[in-house]
Amino acid sequence: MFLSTTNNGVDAKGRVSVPADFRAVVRGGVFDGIIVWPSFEGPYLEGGGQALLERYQSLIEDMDPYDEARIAFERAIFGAAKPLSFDANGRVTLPRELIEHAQLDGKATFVGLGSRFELWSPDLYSAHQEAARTFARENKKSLRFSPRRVSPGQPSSSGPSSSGPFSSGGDVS
Amino acid sequence: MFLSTTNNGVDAKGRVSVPADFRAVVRGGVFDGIIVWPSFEGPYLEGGGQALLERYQSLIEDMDPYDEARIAFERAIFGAAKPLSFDANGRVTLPRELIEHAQLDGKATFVGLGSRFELWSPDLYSAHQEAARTFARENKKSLRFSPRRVSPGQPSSSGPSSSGPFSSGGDVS
DNA sequence: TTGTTTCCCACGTTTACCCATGTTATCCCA
DNA sequence: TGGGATAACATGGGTAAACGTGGGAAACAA
Repeated sequence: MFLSTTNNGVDAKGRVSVPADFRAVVRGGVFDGIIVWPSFEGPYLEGGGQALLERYQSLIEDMDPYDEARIAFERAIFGAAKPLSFDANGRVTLPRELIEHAQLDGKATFVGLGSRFELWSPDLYSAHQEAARTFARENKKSLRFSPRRVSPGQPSSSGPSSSGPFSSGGDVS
Repeated sequence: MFLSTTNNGVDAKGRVSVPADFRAVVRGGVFDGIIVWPSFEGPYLEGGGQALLERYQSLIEDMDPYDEARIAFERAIFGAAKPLSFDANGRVTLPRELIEHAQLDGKATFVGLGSRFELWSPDLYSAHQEAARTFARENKKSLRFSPRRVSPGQPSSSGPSSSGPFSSGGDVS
């Protein structure tokens, strides 16, 4: 599983160290590297191992050959995905298009999301985090999990350590 | 597996460099080159390795001999398909009719779509690419993994999916 | 011949590979 | 428990091979 968040440098050649934890996730496959594509949601990149792309492929292959949705997904995902293989030190070289799409400038933030990960410019990511937190706060009611109710009182100690997205007392600053 | 998008030049002789990644996909077959035909969907070309054509052939052979659709497919694909072999530098020479169909003018965009690829005039493609991204964004929910599939998490055992994606692609043999 | 196609060589740029270094984390032993 | 040794990690830079590109000569057809 891709877990946690790591901030690594992007050098003049576009090289960035893939966090060792992430490399361990994809290790063992035929292709020794990661696959990255520009998100069609915003200025960041999505990525994963070979297995992730295979899952997309099997999903797409279940669609009709000339289904308009199928062609669109093929172009949006396969057409934009770049296989990036590790060098001897566990780095990959990001193509210029990807660097530009994510507006990376010397730094890149790897965000583990389980089966895949995202790559952000640190600045954009923190802004995005803040927006996500605001959104979560404003939509708390729809986030309530099924039977388990939290008592309506305020959490007495809004511990700074537990600054998760769902901590209601958390300050945004 | 054909992945990512590459923009290469088409010189006065109609020669175009096939991206090295794409050449690696078809390497190993008896025919050292690619097979290209005009799309019947629009002003672009479709192509793949010999294995792709063999797969189409077996699909078509399952149809009725005098099925109208069969005859149409045979004419549209096999009748128009050109085998283009690589020169010493990995280029192919596009016949004039293909260049005209795709309205190529000095530049050609290779778009990898997994088991096959497309060849576009860069201008024409950028419009379609934007449309595909928008469509994908608006319909991404239909790409959700169905519940019976692999649970979230990287199947570390390099999934047993249909075709070996990163070896020689579309191996139908 | 003339025009077309295939093969060959030559060039600039980019990329991948190799080695070196500082820093952090981990382990082992006192 | 503390401190030193050791390995893992992230990073920087140089070099050689791969890649895309251009042009010309030889083979072929009309």
